[in-house]
Parts: sequence; structure tokens; C-alpha cells
Amino acid sequence: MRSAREPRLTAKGAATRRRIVEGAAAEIRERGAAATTLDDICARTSTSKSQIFHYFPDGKEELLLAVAAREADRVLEDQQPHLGDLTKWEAWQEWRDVVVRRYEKQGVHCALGVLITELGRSTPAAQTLTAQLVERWQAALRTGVRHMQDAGLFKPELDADRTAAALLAAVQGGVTILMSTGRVTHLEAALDTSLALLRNDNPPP
Amino acid sequence: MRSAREPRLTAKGAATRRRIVEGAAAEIRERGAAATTLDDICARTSTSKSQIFHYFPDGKEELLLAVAAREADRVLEDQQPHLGDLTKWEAWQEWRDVVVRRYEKQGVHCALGVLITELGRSTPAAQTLTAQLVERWQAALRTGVRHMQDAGLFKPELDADRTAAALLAAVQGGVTILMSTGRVTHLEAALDTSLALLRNDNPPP
DNA sequence: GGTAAAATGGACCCGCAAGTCCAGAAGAGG
DNA sequence: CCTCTTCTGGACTTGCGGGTCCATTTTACC
Repeated sequence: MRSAREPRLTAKGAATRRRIVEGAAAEIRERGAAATTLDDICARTSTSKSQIFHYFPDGKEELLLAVAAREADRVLEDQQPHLGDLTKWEAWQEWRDVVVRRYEKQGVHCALGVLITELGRSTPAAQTLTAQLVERWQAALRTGVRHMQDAGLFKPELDADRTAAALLAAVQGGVTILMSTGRVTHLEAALDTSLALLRNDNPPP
Repeated sequence: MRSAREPRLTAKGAATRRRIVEGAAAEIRERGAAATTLDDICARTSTSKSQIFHYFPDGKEELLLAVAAREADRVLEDQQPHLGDLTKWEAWQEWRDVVVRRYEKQGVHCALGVLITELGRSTPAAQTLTAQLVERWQAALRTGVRHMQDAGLFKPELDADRTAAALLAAVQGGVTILMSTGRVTHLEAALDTSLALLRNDNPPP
């Protein structure tokens, strides 16, 4: 992905760049993307604005995009290994628990949620990023649904893609409400209800 | 709700105030709350900043809050009469259709979604407003679930509040993904899946 | 019609935050 | 060591946007 025309980074440079992205992510989690200034990020990361523009020539937008990309990866990583191995009931339950715990712990401080909603609509690059995250996440769930169908644990008539979409929406809705109200109950209810559907539709043995 | 200490509004004044709120809502729908400036609103509504501060002495925050309150009411109104009369299967289906159509039409331009996510976390007043909307919406759904239980159409063991929470999360998640991607498929999948659960759990006649 | 309150226009102020610049320090590589 | 590149600090510029002020017009009401 990295263009060959960019200046090569030395070890120190790469470390600084990483520090900036980390610090920016933390700041955004705490205060929101719009409320986070470059000076805040400089203060937190012990850098100066010249570094920010050195590593992110297009300024704030480029930095925010880098943060968003990193957080998107992290969202999926944090659900592993369960998300990649949804082959039996226990795995689904564990996945559900991991998701709930992750967001319960993060509470209202969800950098990705902030970025999607504050920056998602504004730039095409951010929209693409969001769309890719949705697609990757949904694909993992879809694969899980298919595994269960192959194992005879989910009804074969089930539309795997649609089911994955519904699960993803359940998570997303629960998280959105969590971010607004600070309560994790909706996320739990949404996930449990969705999983209950799959259980009750369980084909007879 | 209106304090007695505020200056009394004349007919013209009330009209101007309304115009400002409408214009602000429209602008926010199109560009987001953070990107909307008071000058934008002035230009669109043919007013000057002095009027904004005349009608909203606390400035932008107060105006945004007024917009959010109005949009919150509107969200619920737009779901009527179906949301208030969820007493049979057809009503649920009609409600589902209304919700999908409403957001399909609005597309990514959801002022409330924007406000909840961009302003919800920042101020206590906004958080309260959001919490109230969630509670009112969920209460309506909960009442519907109870009606169905009383009529023997939903299982009596169902937790009405939890079910309502799951439905609300489904809508919210679908809308969030709609706002990010422009596609209504997740909203449909989430709602249909949730309703299917209730149908399949249908107690035997 | 007179007067007090409300409504309006628009110039103005001010601070903040994004972005620029350049000089100098720290590394890499021979 | 010499030199070229990368990295860093921090002062500076600039524009934008929220908020203020006051003079003027319009409306309400007796």
C-alpha cells in the first residue's frame, strides 16, 4: 500500500510515527475527533507539529485516516480467534462474550465509532475504509454461518449473507446505543436475541 | 418546559425561530454538525447571527440541542400510528415497512444520528436527550410486545423489555450502517431477522 | 399615535487551530 | 571524518468561526 515515492523511514522515524498514531487514537477516544487538535496530539506524544506534517503531509485528514485504518484492523483482531473459528455453538457464545466484554471495557471510548460517524461521511477515502470494514466483518460472520450449515447445526435454508448482516447490525446498534447511554444492555440483548433465533431454528436431530 | 423568564415571542419571532431550527437541521443533515457553521445557517435561512443569538442566547450548543430535540420527536412521530398500535402481526410488519422506508428515503442524511454521535457524548444535556429518546422508543416497543403477549401471540416467557431493547438495537445498527455505506440492506436484514424470531417462537395454537 | 419591547442587519472582535518555514540536531553510509 | 538525508523544535502566518455590540426597524398594545 505504501508508495515508493515516500521518504524512507529510519527506525527512530518509524517509532515517532507510531507514537503519533497511538497518541492521536487515545486522544480521539477521550474527546472525539472534532474536539482533538493537533496541538493536543503534540502535547500528548511529545512531538511538534512539524513532525506531524513530516509524517502526514496532508495534515489532519491523513492522520485521522491512518488512525481509522489502524482501529479498524484492531476491531477485527480483538475478536480473534473466535471470529475466525465459528464452527460450533460454543465458539459463537465465546465470540458474543468477547464482543460484549470488549465494548463494555471501552465504554463510550470507541475510536472507530467516533471516526466512522464524525469523519465517515465527509471523505471518500474514509467511506471506502468503512465499507471495507463492514465487508470484512460480515464476511467472517458469513463464513461462520456457512460452517454451521455444513455441520448441520444451522438450517440450510438460511441466507448466510443476510444472517451475517443482521448479526453485524445487532452489534453495531448495541455499540451505538452504548456510546450514547453508557449502558451495555442493548448490545447484550441484541446479540442474545440474534443467537437465540439461530438456536431455536436449530434443525431437529 | 419554556421558562417564564424568557422574552415573549411574537408571531414573527416564533416563525423566525422555527426557520432557524429547520434550516439548521437541514444543514446538519447535509454536512454534519461539526461542519455546519452559524454563517451557513444564516445564509440558508436569510437571517443574521444576531437573530441566532437572540433566540438561542447560549449560542450554537443551545441551537443544536433544540434541533436534536425536534428531530427526536420527529423520529417517533414518523413511526406513528403503527408504533403506538403494535397489537397484531400486520401492525408489526407495517411498522417495519415504515421504518425501512423512512430511512431509505433519508439515506445518509439523518440529523438525529449525526447529532447523537457528534454531540451526544459531549454535553450532559444532549446525553439526557438521547437517553430519553431511547427510553421512549423502547417503551413503545415494550408495550407492543406486551400487547402481543396478552393476546397470546408472543410467548409469555419472553422478556418484553429485553426484546424491545434488541429491536431498538437492530434498527439503530441498521441505520448506522446505512449512514456509513448508503445501503439499506442491513437495516432490512436486522429487522426481518428479529421479527422472524418472534414469529418462530410463536406458541402453538 | 405613542411608547416600550422585540426583531433585525451587519460591522466588529478575538481566539484558536491548521498549516508553513527554516534552522539546527541526529543518523546513515561511505 | 565528511556529507547527505531524515528528524525535530518552535516561532510565525492565516483564515475561519463563534460570539458581541449597537443602531435601526418593526410589532404589540394602550
